[in-house]
Amino acid sequence: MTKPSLPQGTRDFGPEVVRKRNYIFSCIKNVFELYGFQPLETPAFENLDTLMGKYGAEGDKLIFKILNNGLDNVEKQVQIKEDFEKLLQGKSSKGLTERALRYDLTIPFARYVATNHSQMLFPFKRYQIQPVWRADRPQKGRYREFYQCDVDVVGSNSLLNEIEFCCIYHDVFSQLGIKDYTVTINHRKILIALATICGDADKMSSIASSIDKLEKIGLEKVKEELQTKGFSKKQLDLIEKYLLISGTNEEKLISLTELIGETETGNKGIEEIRKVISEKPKEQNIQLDVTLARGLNYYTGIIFEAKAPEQVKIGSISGGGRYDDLTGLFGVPNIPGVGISFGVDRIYDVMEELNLFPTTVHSGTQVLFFNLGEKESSCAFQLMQELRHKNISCELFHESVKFDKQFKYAEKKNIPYVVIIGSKELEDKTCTIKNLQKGSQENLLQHEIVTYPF
RNA sequence: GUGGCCAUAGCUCAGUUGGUUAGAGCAUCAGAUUGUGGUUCUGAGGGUCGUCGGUUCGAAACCGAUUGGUCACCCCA
Repeated sequence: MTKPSLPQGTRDFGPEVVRKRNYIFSCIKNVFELYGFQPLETPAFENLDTLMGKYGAEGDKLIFKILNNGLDNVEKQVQIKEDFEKLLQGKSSKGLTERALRYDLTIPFARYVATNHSQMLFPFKRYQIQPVWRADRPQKGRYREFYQCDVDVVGSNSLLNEIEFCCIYHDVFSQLGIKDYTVTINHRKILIALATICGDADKMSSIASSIDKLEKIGLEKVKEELQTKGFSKKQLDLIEKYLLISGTNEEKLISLTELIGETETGNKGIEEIRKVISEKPKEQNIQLDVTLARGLNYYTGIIFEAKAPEQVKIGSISGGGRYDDLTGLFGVPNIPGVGISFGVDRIYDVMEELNLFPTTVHSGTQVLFFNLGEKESSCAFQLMQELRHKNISCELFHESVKFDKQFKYAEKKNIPYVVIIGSKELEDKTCTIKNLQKGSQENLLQHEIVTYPF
């Protein structure tokens, strides 16, 4: 018998942890509902076709594929061997895998909208809280199975949505007690404009993936990387000028206008950023960050990122943006959308590290009835059921053992009250209620227990 | 996918340039305490030193391989 172990990058969640996670989920869910979003769930796995090619080349590699059943079928052996050869050459083969675990919630949502759009009411506002899987190598703050909480609006071009998402960030984080988070925004059109003045709008994602690293590796390294990618001196100068844009949001917008204001796309991007920044909640600090790029290539408008407080070295805890034509990939054009996604597992780590969970999330059983013999415990059982019907959660200790054990059980489970019914109490129809925190106890008639303020 | 570090009791870790029977703290169990927990004291159980091979009179320690964990890179929540 070998010891069983968990697959890499997955975790069990014990009772305490589940309580804390549920606290985060319900908090986020409440905010979503408050803004008029509706719940949606999609299957854990999709057809491989639905997912492939949506996340870029790197993303495709990280999709968890599911091996088809029946590969040991002797009649299909020749075909299967051929398919396997294809796989060895790096091509994906439907003969071996036709399903895969969901990689995010956005693409399954797009698939849902594409298949149901004729019956849907637009704008459609949905939230979705489910696990996703990535065949990544795990490290700190990074798991192979983790939850995402997505909120999206589809069927609306209004910037009102972006402004609402700023409000949602504010509401969620302040309710959870996370204070020093930062929200940064940028606009894909600004990045496209940068690529355009460099002479090649198609180079946008290439430029973006390099400048996204600015904070991490520094200006010189970014320039080096761009140079090896084949950008000219003149282009590098423009990009450097762009990267050096700094100051307040307003100052940045002015510098941006000077640099890319002549392009139509650039101007549009600048105007949209300006509008969102001016209408966001006043007390909220949102920074325009021209280096924010975000990898997912379906974004076309404003993009968001929320980072954990500096002291917790965990980085991004939420991200999102606008996509003009998400369902176009599934043959349904002209349905725009915008959404953001919260990483609950990382938010959990942040809250754990900063000690932000309220003590009330621990509460489970409220009352433990001691088991002091057969007759005593059957009397206790009946009283316990009465309390349960009053919506007070109780337990009766499972066997008649000495006090010591029963007390320790209550203590370890953080149960605040114990009820003692022994031979004495049985005889004069009373029960002893002890408050474990205070150490005080009182004796009352058994029928009075239902009115006791536990 | 690429690279660094680590692996000793249920957990966290000691273990001297290789040398008798591998240790500590915490946790667990029992007793002090037969109707009152947390504290204290006493005692007990618990290990193929990740696995396989090599060097050696002798390996937890040195070498090689392998597996698992972890951190970083790529990328990302």
